[in-house]
Amino acid sequence: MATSDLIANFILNAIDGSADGFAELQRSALAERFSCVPSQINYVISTRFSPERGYVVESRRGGGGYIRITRVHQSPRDLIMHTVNAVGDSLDLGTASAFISNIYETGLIDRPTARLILAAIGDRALRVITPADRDTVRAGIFKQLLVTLISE
Amino acid sequence: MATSDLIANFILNAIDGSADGFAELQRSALAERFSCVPSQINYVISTRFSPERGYVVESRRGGGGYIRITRVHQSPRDLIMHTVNAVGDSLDLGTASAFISNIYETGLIDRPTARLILAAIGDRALRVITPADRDTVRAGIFKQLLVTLISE
DNA sequence: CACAGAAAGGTCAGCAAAGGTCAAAATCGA
DNA sequence: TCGATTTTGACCTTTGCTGACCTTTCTGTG
Repeated sequence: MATSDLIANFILNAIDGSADGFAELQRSALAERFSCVPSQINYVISTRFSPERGYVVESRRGGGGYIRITRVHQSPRDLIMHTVNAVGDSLDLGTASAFISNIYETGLIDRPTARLILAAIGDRALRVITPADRDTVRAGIFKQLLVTLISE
Repeated sequence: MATSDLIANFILNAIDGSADGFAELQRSALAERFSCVPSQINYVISTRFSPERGYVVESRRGGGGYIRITRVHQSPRDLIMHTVNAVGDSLDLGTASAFISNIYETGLIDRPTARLILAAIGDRALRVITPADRDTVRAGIFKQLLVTLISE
């Protein structure tokens, strides 16, 4: 079994065994435990604990730094995940607002939240970005927002 | 947990536990309690109790000197306006999250909304943007979101 | 009152301690 | 074999911690 898989299993166990539903790791300690370079931890996280797979990752550098990995809960997760997967690398505003009103219809978000999301990816917010690049940026923000929605 | 976090928590507790809404500390006594050099107290204050985070810090040198930290509350609308003006054309993530938690403290937004805003302007959402350009984009999105908040 | 110490707190540069990124090299699997 | 996955290391950014040195304020003494 590859080292990366061992590390992933270790993290999964840590999450399952924790009362708070998240694992808090130290990158260098973990790297030492599995005899690998620290950056491999980042590799494992980015390939196996990505937002698309339903995880939220927070971290802090400097002395006393940490990496915290949270598994998001399951109920509205499927709709959101489906949407995340549907988005891809680019997203025009019309499609985005269709997605949003879809989610709004399910009752998962209220109207102010829907407005907020729309504002975050609207052309006015992305004014500083060249129109050609806007759809790409929009996709990134939108997906991150969706994941955040189900990670309370 | 890093020493700086312990000190910050201590100060927060001191403020919360006080009837007057402020904590009055002695720098050297605090340093001794946490076994650190006095200047680390200044470090903690400047990184975690800055004006952007909604604190006012007064101090006095000499015999009987002290450091007084007060949490200030403003009206939500004013705070938003003030924040929009303070943002300018560029905004780093640390400052942004300070602004957000400040607004959260006023009760204008709830925790999920705060998380959502933070997600919209986080590095993960702006992944596709060159780090050099991120602060500019962040400023644009953030200001638009703030404006949306008070136009509901 | 003047003034010399003492007793605070302030600043800043620099080093230490984390985690992040990226692309090349190595390995695996169909 | 050949593309995908894994592993590695060089280099970067952020955050924490320390100590030398500075400024302000208070206190006591002639």
